[in-house]
Amino acid sequence: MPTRPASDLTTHLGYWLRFVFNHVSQAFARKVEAQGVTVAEWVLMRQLLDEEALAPSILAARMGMTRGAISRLADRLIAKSLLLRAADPEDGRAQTLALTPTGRALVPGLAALADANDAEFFAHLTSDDRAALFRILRGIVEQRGLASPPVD
Amino acid sequence: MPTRPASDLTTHLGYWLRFVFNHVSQAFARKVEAQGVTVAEWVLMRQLLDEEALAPSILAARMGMTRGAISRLADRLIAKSLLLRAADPEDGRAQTLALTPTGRALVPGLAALADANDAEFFAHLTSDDRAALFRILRGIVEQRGLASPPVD
DNA sequence: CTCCAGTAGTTGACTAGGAAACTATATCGA
DNA sequence: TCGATATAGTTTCCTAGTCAACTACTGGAG
Repeated sequence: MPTRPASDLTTHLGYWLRFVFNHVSQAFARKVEAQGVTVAEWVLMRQLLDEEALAPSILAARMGMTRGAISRLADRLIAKSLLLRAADPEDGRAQTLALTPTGRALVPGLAALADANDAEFFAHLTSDDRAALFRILRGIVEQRGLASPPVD
Repeated sequence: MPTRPASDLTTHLGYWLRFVFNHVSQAFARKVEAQGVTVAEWVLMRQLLDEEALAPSILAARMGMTRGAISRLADRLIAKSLLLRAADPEDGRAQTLALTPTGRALVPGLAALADANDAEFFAHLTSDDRAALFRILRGIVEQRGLASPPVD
């Protein structure tokens, strides 16, 4: 016996945000996984593309994951020969992560998949709507001072 | 040595969608978890609020999760005495899931948290922007014929 | 110098979900 | 009415995160 109506979830912008985001991200996951790479792996590799090498802790902060997660994620990429881990010559505690040539060669193709995925979901919008969506989302980020886009 | 620029991720609407969504959903997760409930548990309970009882397979479809995940999620809610599982009298294979009175009593408070969370992230927008965001997101859902909002 | 608080990274224990195998029941067709 | 096939739910195994404990190193205060 239903009690009182408890506000309709579908009136929440968060509901629709989740709905759209989940489809966008699952579609992208299928695309990159067809290339043998997970989304998290892609994000890490993309970070390294224009950086030569980065410390795991920097990647953790940028990707919004724990250092532990980055440690294991790096292990998986190393096992696939897409990444190299090396001791930092200047700090005995630190490690550096860098793409292998194979890893680096893989990134542009994955970036193309990211472009294709974005187009798949947003290209049909009018350019006004695309601009509005862009502006509103960025506005939320700025207004609330959000940082470090989490991967999860 | 950075190679070619591989399109900037931040030009992707999917990037900003993820960014905003992750913050919205993590903020909500913190709120409901302070009440001893996970987001998935809340979503399941909310589904049952206006339904009396539902089959696990229906919940799986509505929540975009596998039947296996629903089976375990139900176990957890049952362990918290928020849910009851009963054999369907009309089909020996089927089960029905229903809120306990305790579970039912918990939902409105959680719904209020959902309202508060939505307000926290979207209330500062102009009403035009809120309407535009709503219209654009729903448009994407409809234009692409998306269904069953996945929880993950 | 030496010690000690702080930092970098890894690891173990745990959680939550997916895929697929499995059990039990239902339904359809000959 | 019996057997084949389909369906509902559970369970096993796996993946990928978190949190917190741990190891090793650094760098400053005395």
